[in-house]
Amino acid sequence: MHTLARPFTPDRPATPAPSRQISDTLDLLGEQFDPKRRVVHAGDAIYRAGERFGNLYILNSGLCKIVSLAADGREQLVSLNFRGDWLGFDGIADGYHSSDAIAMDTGEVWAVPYLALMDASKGCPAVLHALHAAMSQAIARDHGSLMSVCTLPAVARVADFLLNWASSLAQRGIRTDQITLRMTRAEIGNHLGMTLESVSRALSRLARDHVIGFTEQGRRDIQIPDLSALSAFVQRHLAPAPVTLQ
Amino acid sequence: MHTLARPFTPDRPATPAPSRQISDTLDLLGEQFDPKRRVVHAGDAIYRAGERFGNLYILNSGLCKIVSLAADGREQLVSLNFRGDWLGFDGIADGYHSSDAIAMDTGEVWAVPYLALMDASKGCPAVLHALHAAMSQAIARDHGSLMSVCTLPAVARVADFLLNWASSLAQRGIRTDQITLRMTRAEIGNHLGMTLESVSRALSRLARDHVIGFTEQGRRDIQIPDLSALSAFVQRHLAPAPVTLQ
DNA sequence: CGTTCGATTGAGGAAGATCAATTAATGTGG
DNA sequence: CCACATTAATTGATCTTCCTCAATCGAACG
Repeated sequence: MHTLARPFTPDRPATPAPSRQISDTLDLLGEQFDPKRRVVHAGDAIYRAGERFGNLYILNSGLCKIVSLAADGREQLVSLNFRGDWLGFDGIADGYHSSDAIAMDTGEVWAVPYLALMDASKGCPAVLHALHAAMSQAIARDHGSLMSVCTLPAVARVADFLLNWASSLAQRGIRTDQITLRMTRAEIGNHLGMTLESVSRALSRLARDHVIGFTEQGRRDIQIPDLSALSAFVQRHLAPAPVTLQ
Repeated sequence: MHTLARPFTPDRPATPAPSRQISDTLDLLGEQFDPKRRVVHAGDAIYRAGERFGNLYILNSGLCKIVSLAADGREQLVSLNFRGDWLGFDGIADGYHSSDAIAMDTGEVWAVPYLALMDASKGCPAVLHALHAAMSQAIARDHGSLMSVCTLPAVARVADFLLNWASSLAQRGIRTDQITLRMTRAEIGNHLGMTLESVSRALSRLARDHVIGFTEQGRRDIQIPDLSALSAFVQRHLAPAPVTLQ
């Protein structure tokens, strides 16, 4: 979460590269559990709201969205997930999923029975800690989303969204100078709390200001020549008088 | 999360009353860990962004807000916590807290070292499951917040906020026909992504429509004569053409 | 009892939504 | 592979909601 501050960072121990961490965790889980592997394609459901909870899932490749559903039909794209991310946490509390997990691209998902995970965790604290770290990260990212939606104007929200996407790629050792959004403007708008027209205008604005660029083929591919320039754009477009606490 | 749908609820096993669950979990933790108990007063920090993570906390009484901080100074009230809620999850992932937890009222907080919790969980799966359920619930609530901010107009957002508060009280066996918000309009506005003036106007509007009432002493106490009327108000004020996926 | 902080209410303005028309991409059957 | 149909994206014009600024009122507190 690049938007989250860590005001003081004392004697932090040297940590391995994030992309290594993700691969290591996948290796660990792959060895420990021989998880059920499933190839999914864009649009496939990994689980659906209302289904009985039993498995947690780890995305080994591809891209996945989590969509929360309200009783009155409103739906909200609450998170986007990449390689190494865990899915299905929403089901633990009451034994039923409360959201849909939908693949947005071809990829592979590993299913691990929650109870098997609990059993194995007794002998292998690393597995348990990986689970907790993943849940913790999910919470931090949710908080980042809320912050973005509550404190940034529309253009900055889209810019921040692209920054987060790029940051997710960077964590996985993938280059960030050209990213392919496998989402429509409507999906982006839903996630960011604005209309698809506003998303489109925001992207046009970012391109006009040269903090992003479009490739010749399609407007789904977005070039980010300079992440810090994009980040600076967000800072320049903070709401003038933010709602401050106290 | 009353706003989250559970479209299909098959043969759900009978569960104990939520208020019992919360008390049972507190009992369990109190016995297992003899946690360090601390009395806090309004404004006291339970932990702060940047602090090294070591403990998880359980709120035994009182009320607490979690405030995320961005590097550029923006702050976001991301969650409100009541008796039985766990605090501190944001620190697990990278070993440092990324938010402040601030008491909003006199209360008691129990601190449990995360490592002690991990040790104990080997012999007592119930503790581990309580932790996971609490994290899962936190995630579901975050998703509810994002849904509210992204899909509801200002008045409905305030109404939904009050419904969630009432629902939190109901889960704890507390009456919901009169609730005391220990927050300023500015704090509510920050949490809901709107200005304090809009919060004030929304509350006035809700009172004018008789879905809430004010007590004679102060406008911090809010009467909710009928939860379903408040819920119906939200439904009547959904944005006419919500941003739908697909 | 005055000072301070929080809340309310009003008037005007701006960001973003809505509605609509056009253009670009994607997919399909011949 | 091309004409056509379909869906996605862009852009403009107008309208609505909410924000901003400001004044007033009320409550709390020393």
